[in-house]
Amino acid sequence: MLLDIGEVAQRSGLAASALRFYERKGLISATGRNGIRRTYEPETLSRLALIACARSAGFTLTEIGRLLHAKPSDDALRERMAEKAGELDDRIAQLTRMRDSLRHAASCTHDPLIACPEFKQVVQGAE
Amino acid sequence: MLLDIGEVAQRSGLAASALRFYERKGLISATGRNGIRRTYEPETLSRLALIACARSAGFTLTEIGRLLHAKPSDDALRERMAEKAGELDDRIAQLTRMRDSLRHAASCTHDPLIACPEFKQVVQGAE
DNA sequence: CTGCGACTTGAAGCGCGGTTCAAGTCAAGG
DNA sequence: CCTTGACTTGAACCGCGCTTCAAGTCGCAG
Repeated sequence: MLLDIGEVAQRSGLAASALRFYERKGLISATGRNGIRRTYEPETLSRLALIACARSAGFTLTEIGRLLHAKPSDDALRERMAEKAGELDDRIAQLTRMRDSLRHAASCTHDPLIACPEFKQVVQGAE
Repeated sequence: MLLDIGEVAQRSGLAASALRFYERKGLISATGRNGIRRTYEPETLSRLALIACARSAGFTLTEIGRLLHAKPSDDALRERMAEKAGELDDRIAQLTRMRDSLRHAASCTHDPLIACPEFKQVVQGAE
């Protein structure tokens, strides 16, 4: 039922040191101790999955901490989330351009590669 | 014609210290000196724009250095670029899910906000 | 010619997101 | 009971991408 830190580390793909680090930051918490050892509820794993997801979306650990503790009444946070969504729109557009340019660059023949005009186009879109 | 570091900094939006840092890393170079001061060709600005773009696509400065000096004969690099394009595909998909979840979370009423099942869906897609 | 201020250098410092280390604790198995 | 080895702690360290600092050098306006 309860997991120890080694199991959580293995199942989440994070290092035990990272889990302790997250705990200090308030992102997760051990629900008890077996002697001196932390014990975790299985739900911790989905919480960690959410954290990993948010991180890869560009949230800092501090921001994620706020997200995790947020109440629906927190209008300031809602605003930040909406703003973040807008930023993601821009970011997605830019990554898409970059991806297309990369795919082209991987098979064009300019020397040096960055001399390729198609590759350079990506920069224009980003201004 | 030639720009000094202050002008390049202002026009590129980077700090002068960052430009010197990039030079040490081999990403840019001053084409000459006016006394002790660096002088830059105007093309440096587009090079910097390219660097900014690549950075925002997730390349490290070291990777960008390799990109900037790459010859079309560098097949290993082409392979890395193709691989990177694949990574960007995944990244774009995930950011898109995250954006949608954020937009939803910004207007849903679960308490705490992360309890929202729709919000949690984003994690599933990322597994 | 003199002074100001923008440049130069190398080295140290910073914020982030952790990892690594040393020293110690303890639960479980033989 | 004793060993083993996974855990505990705090503190120091790391790589990245810069910034800041101290001390010094110059070009140019007055």
